[in-house]
Amino acid sequence: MSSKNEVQDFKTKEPCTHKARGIDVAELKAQCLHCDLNAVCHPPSLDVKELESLDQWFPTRRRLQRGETLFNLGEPFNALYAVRSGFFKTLVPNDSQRDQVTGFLMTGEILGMDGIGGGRHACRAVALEVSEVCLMPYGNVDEIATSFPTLHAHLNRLMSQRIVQDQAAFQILANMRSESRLAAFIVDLGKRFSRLGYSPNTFVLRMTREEIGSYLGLSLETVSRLFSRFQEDGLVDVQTRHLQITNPEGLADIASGRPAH
Amino acid sequence: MSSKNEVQDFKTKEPCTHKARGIDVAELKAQCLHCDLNAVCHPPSLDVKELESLDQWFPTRRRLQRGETLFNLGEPFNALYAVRSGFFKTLVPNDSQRDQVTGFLMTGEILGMDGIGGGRHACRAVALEVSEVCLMPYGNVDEIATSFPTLHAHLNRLMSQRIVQDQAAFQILANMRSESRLAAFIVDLGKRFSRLGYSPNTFVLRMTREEIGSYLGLSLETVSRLFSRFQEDGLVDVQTRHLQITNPEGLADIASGRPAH
DNA sequence: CGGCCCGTTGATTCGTCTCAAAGAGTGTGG
DNA sequence: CCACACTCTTTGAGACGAATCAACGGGCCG
Repeated sequence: MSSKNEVQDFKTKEPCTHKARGIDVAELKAQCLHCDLNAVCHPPSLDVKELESLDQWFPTRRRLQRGETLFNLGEPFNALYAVRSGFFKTLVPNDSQRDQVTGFLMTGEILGMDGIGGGRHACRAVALEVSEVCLMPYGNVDEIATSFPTLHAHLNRLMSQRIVQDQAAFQILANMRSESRLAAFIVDLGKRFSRLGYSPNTFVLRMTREEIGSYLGLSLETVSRLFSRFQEDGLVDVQTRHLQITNPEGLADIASGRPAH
Repeated sequence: MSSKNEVQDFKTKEPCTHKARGIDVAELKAQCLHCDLNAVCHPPSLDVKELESLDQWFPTRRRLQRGETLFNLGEPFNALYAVRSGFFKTLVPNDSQRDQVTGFLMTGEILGMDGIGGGRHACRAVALEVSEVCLMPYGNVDEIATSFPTLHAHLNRLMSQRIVQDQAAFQILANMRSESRLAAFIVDLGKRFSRLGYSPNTFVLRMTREEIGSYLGLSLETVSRLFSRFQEDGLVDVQTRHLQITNPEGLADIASGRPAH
């Protein structure tokens, strides 16, 4: 189904968003000990010895081409995925209608938590660029919990944070107008990039206008118009996918629902 | 602040939604062993002996009057709450604007999971009628996890299900029109009532039009108009708060985004 | 070069919000 | 017990925002 897309290679024209991490493709065995995603996957309290023994649990990585599917809706759930590099979207295939994009995930974020409850994935995850994920077999998570209680508590914290994030997104969708939605979306992306050590104000959009629109409940035309308007108002500088926030405060104001008109 | 509201007693005029559970107010010590919420709080695999020892962990209950706040936004998080009886709303106080309702919770559902991640509650929970909750001190949850791994896995499952639910709500908000939103809301309420052993097609709305509107991202007038229209179309029978679904299939069709026009 | 996907912009239509007023239900105090 | 106040609900008229339909330009690939 997506075999066509997988062939497309991603042109590396981006200015700053994703530095090469120098990962050897042959090296499939993960080493949590030296992984720079440590802070995400594990609580800070784990010491070196514990991390070393953890390496028995998280052995595999997987590399995906642009457009490739990591897991599908309805697929049996048996692992969580930590995004090591790259960019993903999650979507729910809406029969007959266009697919609904339910989220975007970048380096350092966890994919697949929706599957824990029902034993099956509740959405489809697709790579938006060449990406690499770290597999955490979930059958083991229970066992891990007993050996590393703090690790399990950490997973709980991650899931709870996710719930809070969803709530926030929910709120934006429920009572913000289109301009606030898009502004909030841009600000949020910036925050997440800055957490990775990149600039919060200059980055490359990995997704199309249509995907943004689907995610925000807007038509792709509205998204395009808003980008143009933001540019006119001196809030951002957009060159198709390349985005620079030139007036972060103004954008944040709009995001919080205080329109200037 | 809510001391005024607490005095109001709730008139028990409802036809079918909440049978009296005959709970003795003096009996504050919870007994998970004989609790009819067993299936919610605990995995099915726990045997009687395990349940007995669990009673050391979940000792307290709390009774709330209508309008009373269970916990507030920003309050330190230290317990999860299982709704034993009654009805709650969660909301985020939007400074200056009207509050945003983020959810409604009924008997058998878990309140407070948003607080696990940040250590503070991310919303406010208010009782919409006389309600009773079961306190689960969260400091203990970690300890419980080690003694009862299946219990902790159960909590994970609950949180994951919550994430999936939120995603679904997100989707409805993102690309459904008002009529589909309200229809989906009604159908969802019915499902949840039926899980409690009540009719999925006849129940009492515990919340105002404004609260429904806030939750669905609609104005209260739109909600009211939609109820009227659904009634005209023979889908439901509404007497202010008393609701009966007269055409479940038709309502479900609208909920899923297949409008008849 | 031609085809295709993506993005932009314009004209029009339709849905929902806002403002407004009046009716219904409930609790309060004389 | 009734009048009053208050909140919640219903319904209408008008304004505004976003979707839709449509056309065109640009970049990328075969």
